[in-house]
Order: sequence, then structure tokens, then C-alpha cells
Amino acid sequence: MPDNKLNLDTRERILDVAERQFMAHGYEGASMRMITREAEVNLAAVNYHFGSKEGLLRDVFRRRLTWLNTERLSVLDVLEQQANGEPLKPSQILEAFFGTLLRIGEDDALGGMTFLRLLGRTLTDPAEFIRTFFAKEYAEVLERYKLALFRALPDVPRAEIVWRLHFMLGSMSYAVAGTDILQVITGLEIGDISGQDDNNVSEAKKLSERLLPFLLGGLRAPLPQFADSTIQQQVSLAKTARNTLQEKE
Amino acid sequence: MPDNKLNLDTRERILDVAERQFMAHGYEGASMRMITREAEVNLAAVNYHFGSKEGLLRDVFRRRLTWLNTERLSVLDVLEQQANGEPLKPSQILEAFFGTLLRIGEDDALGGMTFLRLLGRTLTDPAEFIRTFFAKEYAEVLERYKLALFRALPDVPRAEIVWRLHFMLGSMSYAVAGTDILQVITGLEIGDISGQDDNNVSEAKKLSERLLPFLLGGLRAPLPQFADSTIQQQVSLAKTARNTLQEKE
DNA sequence: TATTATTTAAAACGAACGTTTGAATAATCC
DNA sequence: GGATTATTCAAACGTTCGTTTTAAATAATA
Repeated sequence: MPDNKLNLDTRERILDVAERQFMAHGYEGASMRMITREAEVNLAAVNYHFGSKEGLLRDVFRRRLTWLNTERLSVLDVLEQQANGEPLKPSQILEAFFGTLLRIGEDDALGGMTFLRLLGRTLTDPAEFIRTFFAKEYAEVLERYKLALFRALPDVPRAEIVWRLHFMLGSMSYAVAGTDILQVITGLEIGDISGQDDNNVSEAKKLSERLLPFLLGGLRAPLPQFADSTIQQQVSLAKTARNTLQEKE
Repeated sequence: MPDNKLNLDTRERILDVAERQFMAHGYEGASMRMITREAEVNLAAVNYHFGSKEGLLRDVFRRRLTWLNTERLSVLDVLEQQANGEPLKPSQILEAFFGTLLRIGEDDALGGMTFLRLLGRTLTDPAEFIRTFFAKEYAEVLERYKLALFRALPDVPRAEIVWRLHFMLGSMSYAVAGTDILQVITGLEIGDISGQDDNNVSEAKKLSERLLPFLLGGLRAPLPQFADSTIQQQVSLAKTARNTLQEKE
């Protein structure tokens, strides 16, 4: 049986190629033969090192998510320590949660834009084992940040906060996936996201600069006030827009 | 050769089952044998009526998107006619674009939540023919709404508007896909989205009530002001936490 | 009625899939 | 240095995939 001191070359090479192929073609679309051919290893190497194709995908993510999870937790720890028991500001929480993620895109050692895109695309994969895997991997971090948001917005119903966390995850996931139809249509208008190495860093920066203000604006938007007159309400929101969800800073 | 006046029973039955299976398992995950077995038609019927599996997926979407596209365009036409040459309000534009989509979820005759979920999940599929298909199907409508937003927000750089349209599409797509990890974790906290028929209507309404204010808040959020100090911001935020992203209200 | 369109059944196509096997090779340990 | 374990390799496994080809039967149209 294989131990833990294996040939790192082979393992890492497989993980690198698999990360890229899963990103480019999806989990089902990337075959083990394509992966092992490009990694220049034997076909059986994947089953030997990772047990199965599912195991390979899991390890592709685990390699990056362990860093992301501990980083997100420690950043939140530092913030809460500095706050001395006071609630954090929503902007701080979003910055910690999404900023930490987006920093991956600027550092190829953490996975770079390749991993970010893979993450965004895989988060919407309907396969059961993928969903349960993510649920388990994200559980602790999401719980911590959820509670932080509850404390930061004590006057907002908790269900509403969860909804908006939900929406924010969607914006981030989709933006980072880079499969947007807008990109196909508008082309270079918002920058060529499919660029290579050097571009990725500036690309991640541009994305981060623009995504976080958007998310904060969405999180702090006025709440729906009348539960059943949706259309009228939304139209009139343009005028009465500034009186709810006020952040106390 | 098949004409256009076919046996609607078989065609429609295949489309209904395929819509559901593509939603549940993804394009690659749903096999023609599963689809034809559940639709109780011969295996060869798909190739006879739709030419190929790709053709089937295309027609599954075309059946719904033709309604969506014409509805979105006509709603915008009416709004612009009523505005008498004046720019529309952003809330009107979002209501027309996203509200029209979300109405599908309330009407099973238009596809219901099944189609909405399929749409959300397929929008992030990396397969080439899917992306080019959507690009072509969405091109005209997106161009019209983009221009409407440019007119509604004349002081905002157009590139920023495109970015935010991008983010809004992401929130909507992800929320509607219903594969969110938050749902797996928080469970029933925001309502059981996988409910059946009756639930779908109220589910779609609840989603619409909450998504549109969020999107509007994101669209109208203050713009990023310093273009290049992002990284330092993120790292140092833990310490100097209160001086960035200030919103002027 | 003649003709065309649709549906069924059954079988097979070649290709690709993830996985397994058993022998050969490389690395490690006593 | 010999024994043991870890890794690599070529080859084959059985299954499933989308598609096509037969054929006959039924339905719709001219």
C-alpha cells in the first residue's frame, strides 16, 4: 500500500494537469487519458495515487482549499481580535472572505486564475459527490462568516443575510468562472480574461477592485418592505433607496 | 425528410424529459438512453427529430428562450415608449430583464423552476458549443439592455456598467441554479428550493423579491476610486481596517 | 389510393470511458 | 546486499456512450 512519502513529481504533475483540464472541460469532459497523456504519466497512475477519478478531483481541490480555509479563518480571527468584542463592519467581512479568495488569482503558487475558474465552474456542478464535498469543505468557514455578518447587521433578519450571502457567492463564482456570455459578446471590453500568466495578476486585481464594491452595495441594499407588491416596490426603490440597512460606522 | 408538422407528442415528451434530465445531471451526465427510456420513446427518436444530442439541447433551450427573448424585448420597448425619449431608471431596466426571467419560475408552461435551474447551471458550462449557442441567442437582447443601462447611467464609465451587468448575471444564474453550497449547509433556512409544483411559485416569488433589491444595490454601489492599491489594501485591511471603500451617501 | 412521415424494434457500430491486473523497475530498509 | 516495499508500465477488462442501420408497422397527407 502506498505511504505518504511518494514520488512528488508524479503526484503534483497529475494534480497540475488535472486542475487545468477540469477547468477547461469540466469534470465529466476531462478524461483520465487526456490528463495522464499531458502529464506524461501512465494511465494507471491516477488510480494508484488517488484511487479514482473522484479522488483525483477531491485532491485537486483539497490542495488549494486547505490554504484558503485556514487563511480565511485566520484573517477573520485577526479582525475580531482587533475589534475587541465590537461587531465588524460588513466591508471588513466581505474583504476578508472574498478578498482572500481573489488573492489566489494573483498567485500561481496558490492556483492562480486556473484554480479560481475551476472553482467557479465546479460550484454549480450538479453531481452529488461534488456538492457534498464542497458542503463539508466549506462548512466551518461559512458558519464563522455567517455569524460575523449576523453580528455586523443585528437589525437585519438573519434569513435575509443568508439570502444575500447566497447572492454574493453567486456573483463571485460566476465572475471568477469566466464563462460569461457577456465575454463572448462584448469581447475585450472588460479585458481579456483568457490571457496568460502576466495578465492573470492584473486581471485578478481588476476583478477584485470591481467585485467588492458591487457585493457591498448589494449586501447593504434596502430590504424589500412589502412582501407581495414586488414590482411597484422595486420601481419605487429608485427614489426611497436610502433608508434601510444603514451601517453604523 | 421530416417536415415541421410532426407528432408533437413525441417531440414534446422528449423535450420535457431532456429538460429535466439535463437539469439534474448536466449535459454530459444525462445519457440518451436514460432520456428516451423515461420519455418512453425509441432510442433512435432523438436522432430522428433533433439530429443529435447537441441538437436536442439546443431545442430544449430554444423552446424557452424564444419566449424569453421576445418578452424581454417587448417589455423594454414598452418602457422606452412610455419614457418618451427620457432615459429609463436602472430599477426599471433590472425589473424588465431579471423580473421577466424570474416569471418563468412561476409558470410551468414557460418551463418553471426546472428550466430556470437548467439555465443557471448551463450558463457556466465550459463546453464550446454551449457557450457559442448562448452567445448567439442572447446577443440581441443583451445589446439592447446594455444600451439602456448606458443611457440610464450616463456618468458611469461604460466598462464599469458591463462589469456590473456581468456580476448581476452571476448572482441571478447562481441563485436560480439552486446548487448553492449554502443550501446544503444551512438547509431549510432560506426555504426548500427543491420543493414540488406548488412550492415553485412561491419560491420563485420569494427569490424575485430578494434578488432584485440586491442587484439594484450592487448596480448603484459607489465606484472603486483608487485603481492600483488593491493588494496592499487587502493585506493591510486587517490592521488599518476602516479607511477604504468609503461610500459617499 | 398512393405517398410520405413517423414510430417502433432490435441489433450492431466504433469509440471512448474508468478501472484492474500482473509483471517490471526503482527506491527504501534491515 | 538481499528483502521488502513503492512506483511505473503495457495491456486488457467490461461497460457505456452517441449514432447508425436494418426492418416492419402505423399514422398522416396528397
